[in-house]
Amino acid sequence: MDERAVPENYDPEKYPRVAASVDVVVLTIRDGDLCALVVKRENAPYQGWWSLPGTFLYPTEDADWAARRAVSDKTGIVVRHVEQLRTYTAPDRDPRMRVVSIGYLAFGPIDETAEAGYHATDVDWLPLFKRPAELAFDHQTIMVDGLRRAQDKLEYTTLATSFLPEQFTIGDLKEVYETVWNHPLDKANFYRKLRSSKGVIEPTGEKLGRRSNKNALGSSNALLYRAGDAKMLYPPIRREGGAW
Amino acid sequence: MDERAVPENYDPEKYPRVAASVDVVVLTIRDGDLCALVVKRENAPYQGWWSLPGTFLYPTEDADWAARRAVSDKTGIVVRHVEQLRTYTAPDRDPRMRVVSIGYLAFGPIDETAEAGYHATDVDWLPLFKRPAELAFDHQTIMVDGLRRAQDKLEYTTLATSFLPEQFTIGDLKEVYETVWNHPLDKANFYRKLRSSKGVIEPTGEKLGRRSNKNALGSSNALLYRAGDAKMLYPPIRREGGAW
DNA sequence: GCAATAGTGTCTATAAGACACTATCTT
DNA sequence: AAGATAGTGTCTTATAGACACTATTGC
Repeated sequence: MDERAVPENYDPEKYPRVAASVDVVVLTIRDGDLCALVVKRENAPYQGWWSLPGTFLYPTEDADWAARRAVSDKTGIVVRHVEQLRTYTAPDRDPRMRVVSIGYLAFGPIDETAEAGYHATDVDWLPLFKRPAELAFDHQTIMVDGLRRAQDKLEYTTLATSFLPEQFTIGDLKEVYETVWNHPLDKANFYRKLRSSKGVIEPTGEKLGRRSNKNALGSSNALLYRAGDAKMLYPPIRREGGAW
Repeated sequence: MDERAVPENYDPEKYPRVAASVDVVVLTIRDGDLCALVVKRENAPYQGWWSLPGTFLYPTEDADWAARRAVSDKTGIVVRHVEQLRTYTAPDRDPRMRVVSIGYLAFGPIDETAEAGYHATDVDWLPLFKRPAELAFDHQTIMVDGLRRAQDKLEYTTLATSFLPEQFTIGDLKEVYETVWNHPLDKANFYRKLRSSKGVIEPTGEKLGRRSNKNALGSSNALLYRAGDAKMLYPPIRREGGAW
C-alpha cells in the first residue's frame, strides 16, 4: 500500500485556504550606505506606498524560487544569496484576504542599478541608517528582521563576501562589515582575524590595479582575494561590546 | 483616503490558494535522553506513520497560536517556548493538495507525560540520539532542523532553562546542555561561565533537600537557582571545538 | 570509610582590543 | 614631499580548556 495514497472521499475544500506570498528584504551597499530595495505599489491597497518586492507563490514553484522571481521581475536585480527570515501570519495583515507571507533576506551585488518592473511604478534603494520610512503592510517589521538577521549572520558566517564582486581586497570586506554594522572596526585586528580563519578568503595572487570607480588618492597595491570554501566563521567576528 | 482600502472589483480568487499548516518539533528530556514528541497518524496519507504534531491554521489565529494548539490538542502537553524554524514549501510535500507548513520548535517540561488526543492514535517520545525514525511527509527534515536550531540556541541564549522547573541546580542545567549537545562538559568551567554571566541565573537562597525522583546516592546540598532576566548569553557558551 | 554529587583554585592556551609602526603607491 | 591606502608587530586583557583539589551528604 502506498503511504502517500489519499482517501477517495477526501475533500480539499474542508480546510481553510489562504494565499501564500513572499516578501524579500534585498540588502546592498550603495555609495557606502546599507540600503534595502523598495518598490512603489501600483495598485490598492497601499497604492503609491513603498513596499518590499514580493509575489504570490505560483502553484509549481517553491518559496525560494518565488523570492528570486519577485526580485528580478519587479526590479531587474539578480540576487546572490537568499534565505528565509520567518513567516508572517497575523490574520489581518492584508486587508484583501488572509495572506501568509514568507519573509526573505537576500543580498544584492554592490552598487547595482535597479529598474521598475511588473506592478511597480518605481524602484528605489532605501538607506537604512539615514532615511526613516513607512512601508506598506507589515513590511517595516520584515525589513527590521532582515537587517538584524544580516547583522547577526556576518558574525558567524562568511556571507559578507556575497556583497562583493568575485575578487576583492581585505579593505573592501572590512568596509562591508562596517557598513552593515554601522560601526568602525580596527584594521589590524580585522586583518589578523580574516587571514587566520582558514578557508574564508583565498589569495588570487593578483594585486588591485588602479582604483576604478573611486576617486581615490593614495595606493592601489592591495592584494586581491576571492571567497574560500568555508561557510562558517569560527570563532565568530565579535561585534561591538556584545551588550545585547 | 484609506490606504488599506481594497478596490471594489477585487477578486480574491485570482490568486492561487494553498492550505497553511504548522508542524511542531517539541523537545524534552526524558530519563536523560533528548526526545521529540511524535504522534501516530490516524488517517491517510501516511496512515499509521509517526509524524510531528501539527494542524491547519484556523482563520482567526496566527501561527504561534496554532502551534501551541496543535501540541496541546494532540498530546496534552503545554509547551514553554515556541519559535519558528522555517516554512516548508515544496509543491509536492503533501499528496492531498498544496500545503505550506510552518515548522516550529518548542520546548516541553522535563519528564512530562503525554496522551493521545484528536486525530492521533498514539503519542510517543522519540529519543533523538538512540532510535532512528522515519516520519511522515518531510517531518524528518523538520525534526533535524529543530534539533540543530535547539543546539545552536543553547550556545547564545538562556533557553536551556526552559527545559527545567522553576528552581534548579547548576548541575541540572549542565545536564540539559550535555543532553542536548550529546557531549560532556567540564564542570568547573561550566560553573564559572554560568555564575559570571550576569542575569542568567539568580540564587534563590534555598538548597536542594533530598533528591526527589532520582535514586541518587551522594550529597544533596546543591544550591538552587531560578532563571534570570537575561535572554542572551554573551559571550556564548562554546560548543565542542567548533569544528563545523 | 566509601561513593557520589557539589563546588573551588589555578595554570595554560587562545583570541580579542588597542594602538603604534612601516610600506607602497599617486599626484 | 604629502597624503592616502595597505599591511605588520606587539603588549595587554578576557575568556576558554584542562585538571587537580576540597566539601558535604547518605549509606
